[in-house]
Amino acid sequence: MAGKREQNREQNRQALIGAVLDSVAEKGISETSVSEIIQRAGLSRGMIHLHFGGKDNLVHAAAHHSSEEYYDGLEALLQTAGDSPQERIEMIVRGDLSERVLNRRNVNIWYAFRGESRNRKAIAEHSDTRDGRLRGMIHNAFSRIVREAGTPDASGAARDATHGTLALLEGMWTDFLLHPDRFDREEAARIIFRFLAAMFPAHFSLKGAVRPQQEKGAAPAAPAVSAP
Amino acid sequence: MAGKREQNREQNRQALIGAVLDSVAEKGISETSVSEIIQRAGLSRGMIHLHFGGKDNLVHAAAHHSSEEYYDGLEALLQTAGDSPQERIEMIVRGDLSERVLNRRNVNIWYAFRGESRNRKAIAEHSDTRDGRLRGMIHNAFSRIVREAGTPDASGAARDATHGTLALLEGMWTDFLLHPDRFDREEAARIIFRFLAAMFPAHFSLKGAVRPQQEKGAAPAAPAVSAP
DNA sequence: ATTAAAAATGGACAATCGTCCATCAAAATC
DNA sequence: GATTTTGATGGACGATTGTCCATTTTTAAT
Repeated sequence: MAGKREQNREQNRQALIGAVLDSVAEKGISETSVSEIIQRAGLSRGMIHLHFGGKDNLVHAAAHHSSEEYYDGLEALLQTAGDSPQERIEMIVRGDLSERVLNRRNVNIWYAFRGESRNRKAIAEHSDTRDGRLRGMIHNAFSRIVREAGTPDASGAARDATHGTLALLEGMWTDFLLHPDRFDREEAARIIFRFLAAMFPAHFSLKGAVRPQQEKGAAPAAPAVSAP
Repeated sequence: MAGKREQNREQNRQALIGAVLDSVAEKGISETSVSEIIQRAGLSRGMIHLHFGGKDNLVHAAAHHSSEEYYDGLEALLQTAGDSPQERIEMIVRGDLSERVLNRRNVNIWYAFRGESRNRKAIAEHSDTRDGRLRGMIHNAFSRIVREAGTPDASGAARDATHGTLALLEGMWTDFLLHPDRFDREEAARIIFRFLAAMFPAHFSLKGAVRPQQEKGAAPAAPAVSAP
């Protein structure tokens, strides 16, 4: 049973965190007051102090939760991806642009926290570690790609590719934030792959990843989704 | 003289706007209270209501001011740029990444307002019109480039190039926001030009714009700032 | 059933918020 | 110089903020 006591306790903690995220997404940080939170959570005023020791800590926990959720989702996606580094990159790009990850709620939450991150060190930390982990994943893949492709300035190219891909993804998120209606996920993906195809023509096309080919001499493998 | 009366009046209005921007940059929006503002401006409490009719309107005016400042600076830069579209693009990119535009203060202000823009329609509008004007400038230049280059899907390519360039710039700003210390302006510019060179090899290189060449036959004009 | 322990409640609290106005100071007009 | 006009002042105001705790309720242990 795990104890009805602790079960309720955890349930209420999650309710508070969820209420914060809902409120931040809908009304923004400045209108996310204690009254607003406890009203949404359907709990009593003292709960915030009881479970988190104060509003700041609760908001911090909510930011942490949101960040973990994002990263876990991305990592889950990655496990379904192929082994080739370009497939992993494609999966990250498409995942980061997918409805499940890139939606109004998440974007609102993310940018709301960003705007205040300068003051709340704790929030900034998570924003950082998330980016750090994502950056590491992408950089690993590009390191393998430049090795395969024999690119001249290998480490520089991997760094630029990582930096560019992340910047493009960030830019697409901002685009979605400002114009959620006219945003076109396919167009966003195509632009990123245009960038990647330019850097690594053997590994990417405008459609996404190019299937790994035989290392030397043989004819290219059958394209996955190209012919009419 | 323009009247000492109106002179003081305008001076105080500007002082209030400046105080808001300073406070937002240093402490964030949530800590930018009326008390904080009037203290920074060295004025009395009633001034905000007198000149702007309330705090919200003042903040709105400050956002507007900041936005205009950004755009005016960029437009001034553009007038010093060459006539060729690729030179105009280079100027926009370098300008947007320059110390004068991309600095801690501006980035903090910009992202703080963004985070709250969903709730304050007025702020969102400015964020929109600024982006709209910038987008128009970039798109115009790329439209000329694709025409010169004879790119197949002309309008699509111009659109993608515009979208990609703006996304990259946005991403670079975010990068600066999160890591102002390790940010490298040269690297940021190089990555963007890598993207542009890939799309328009005749117009861009990793260093920036490629000088326009005579359409047919003649020797290239003397490069402006190339030889050692 | 009784007791011990823990969690939840909701109001009290001081502090701060933004607004507004009666009052004062200064510039413009006569 | 007197009068009018307008800007500037700073305190009062009610509303709302986040924190905290005495009390009640619920679960677990005896």
